[in-house]
Amino acid sequence: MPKIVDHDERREKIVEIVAEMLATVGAERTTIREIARQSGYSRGFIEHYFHNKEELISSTLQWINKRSLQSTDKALEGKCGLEALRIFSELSLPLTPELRNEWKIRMQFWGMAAVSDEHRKEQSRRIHASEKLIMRFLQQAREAGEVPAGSDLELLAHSFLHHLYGLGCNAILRPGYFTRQRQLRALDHIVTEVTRAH
Amino acid sequence: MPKIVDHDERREKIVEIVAEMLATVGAERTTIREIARQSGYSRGFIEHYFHNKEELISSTLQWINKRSLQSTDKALEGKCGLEALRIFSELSLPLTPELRNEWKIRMQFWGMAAVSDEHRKEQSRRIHASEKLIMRFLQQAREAGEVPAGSDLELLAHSFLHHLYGLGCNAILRPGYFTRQRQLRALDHIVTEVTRAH
Amino acid sequence: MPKIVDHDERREKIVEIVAEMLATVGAERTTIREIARQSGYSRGFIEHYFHNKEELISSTLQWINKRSLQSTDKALEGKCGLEALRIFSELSLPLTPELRNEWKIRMQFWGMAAVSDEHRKEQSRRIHASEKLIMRFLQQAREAGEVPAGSDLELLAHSFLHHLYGLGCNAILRPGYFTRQRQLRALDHIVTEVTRAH
Amino acid sequence: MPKIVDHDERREKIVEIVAEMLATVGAERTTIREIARQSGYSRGFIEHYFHNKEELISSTLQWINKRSLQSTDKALEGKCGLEALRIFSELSLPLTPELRNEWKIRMQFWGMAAVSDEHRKEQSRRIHASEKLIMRFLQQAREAGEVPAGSDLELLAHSFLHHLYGLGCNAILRPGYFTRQRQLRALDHIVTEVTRAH
DNA sequence: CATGAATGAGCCTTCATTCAT
DNA sequence: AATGAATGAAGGCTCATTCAT
Repeated sequence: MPKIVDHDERREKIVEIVAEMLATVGAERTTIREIARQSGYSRGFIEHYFHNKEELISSTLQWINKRSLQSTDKALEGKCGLEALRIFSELSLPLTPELRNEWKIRMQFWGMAAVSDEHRKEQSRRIHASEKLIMRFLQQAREAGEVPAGSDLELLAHSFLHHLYGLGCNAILRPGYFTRQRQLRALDHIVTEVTRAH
Repeated sequence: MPKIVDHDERREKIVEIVAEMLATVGAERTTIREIARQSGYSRGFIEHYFHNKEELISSTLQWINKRSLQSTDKALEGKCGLEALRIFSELSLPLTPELRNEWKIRMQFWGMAAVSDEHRKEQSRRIHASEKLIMRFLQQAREAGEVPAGSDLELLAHSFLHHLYGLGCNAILRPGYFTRQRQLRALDHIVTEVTRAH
Repeated sequence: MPKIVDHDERREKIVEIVAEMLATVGAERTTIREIARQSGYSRGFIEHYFHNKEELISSTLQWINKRSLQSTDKALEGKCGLEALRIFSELSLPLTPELRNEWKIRMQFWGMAAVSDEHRKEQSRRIHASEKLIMRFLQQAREAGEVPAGSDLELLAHSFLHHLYGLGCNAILRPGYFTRQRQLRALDHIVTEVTRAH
Repeated sequence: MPKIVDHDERREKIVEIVAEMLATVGAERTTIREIARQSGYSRGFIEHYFHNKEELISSTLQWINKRSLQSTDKALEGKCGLEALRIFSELSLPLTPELRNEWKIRMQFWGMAAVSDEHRKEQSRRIHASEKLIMRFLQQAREAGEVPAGSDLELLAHSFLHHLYGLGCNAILRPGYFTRQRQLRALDHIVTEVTRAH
């Protein structure tokens, strides 16, 4: 019998390396050859677990999304309302090196999404999910009186979402300026605004 | 006697085609061969006016920035305060096909900027300029009483900027949802918030 | 105690699948991977019974030759002269789907034989055997008075052989034209000519 | 202005080398890399004149066919009847090294034709053309009294064609036996038979 | 000025083959 | 005996770039 290998585990290992490369050298230079070189695996090894490059790349995006979702889910356990919104936001911004890498990767996929419908839909789905989540937290917050009663939650959710994304972009593009602290302060502002909605 | 050629004009013609391609097929497929094919110029011709591909690509970004700046300047002539802010915002969002293309191109450069310091700085500069502009309009607005007196303008400017960028991203990634109308409504909301700052 | 395995039987099973693939998708696309996929065996399994690909391919040719020889032998049992010649001919032409496949495979080996001495010799041997057989039948036929007495049998045999091969080639390359019926009619002609030799 | 190059001439030069390789090392080993190595050209050079390998290979076949057609046409000029048939036949058999190479290449294409409709049609066309030619010569021969009056020309043409092809195959597969002389003698026999048709 | 001929690096992919289990 | 993990050679192809004309 051959060596028993946990395929999923192997795939994940490779995908982790790909993610690292996407975040550091970029998609253009993330070639299978280079992945092999960096990982110490052979080219054939990688293609043993992924049929082709596209599958490898899209698996990486999925892995990032899944991982991000899990950590968010875990952190949000038992939370609701404004507190949940705050936690969610902190995990949605590039506040830590790991989250920064996630953002860097996502921004590259945005570049693809801008010209590829396939990628665009994938991104669209994810943002939509975030929006839904924000909406739910706002609802809870309104019920808890943390947000003014008559507020237009959809408008509020959109506003919040845009704010978050805009801040994230800026934090990646101007890392010297939007330090962790400034990001947190900006986040304070955003959350506060929610509580002052009309 | 050599033919008299307007270098800049030629460069601009090429760059326009590159911009179109970046916005439609993406950076990866924007090859010199393809540019030559689409433009009817020869490969050598293109490389005669641009030392290499990188120069060609970055020239395209600069051209877009310059063009965008000019149209903004023109539209803002004689305007100030909230009105100027509104005009500037409308020219900063992907509200028209042309502006959509601009955004698509920029988002691809963001992907590069995420992993390349060179590109990051370029983007950073531009955003910084936008921020400065917003700040100036807010100042004028405050002086004109359009914005509450004691407002923290820097905070406000950041908030506005992030909002704008986040909305723009969403408009590109979810074009079916963030139609021109929804973008305008969201913009209304953003501007309104500025007038209600504390 | 190791499992008792009939090597030859296994080899034959594999070879049958290879033959099918050679006849349908061609040698180029008959890869070990694909053989494994089609047969349900593992890649390693196949290479366990055949040292390498070349051996596998040439074994397939040998198998086909052997099988063809057996069915010919059986059909010819007790026959001789013109009758035997006719039977042999019918089994030598691509008159049935199975025989068509055999021809398709052989024609691919001809392509190899044209540039490889090894393969050429293999083919040469087989043709030579056919020629000998034809010659024997003609001899019997002459003795039986089916063929004119003074005929040059060698010349006749060659002529017959060439005719047969040429007809077979045409039947494969122009299947729409050289249907089973037209082949049979052509065969009639060839046999008749033998009886009219000078 | 760049160097002016006669594309067709260049293509022909390359194709000649490809033909040589097809005839000597076979289709499988006729890779673009190897062609480049043997010809001294660079890989890019070859792909500058041929979009892809398939075009290169099929161009080679077409070139061979064209060349063969031209030399046949020239040799047949002013000839008709049995004389033309004889000339045509001699140019259709692998009697010279050059014609041997042609046959070797064709037999490899037959291998492909056996499993590829595209290739099959190409071959089919060519054989059909040969058949038509043979038919015409036979007609002329009959009118000239070289062939018995009531002969079934179609049957005769097929018979002749098959004979020719079968002889050619054998000459390639058993070069030691079917020398030039034996081929010519066999051809004598074939032509003679035509004159004795019933 | 302008062309396009020519190069070679590098990419993704397929494949036969070896080998530990 | 049998599996499939792993390797690396080789293939077709695209591309940016150089350079003679």
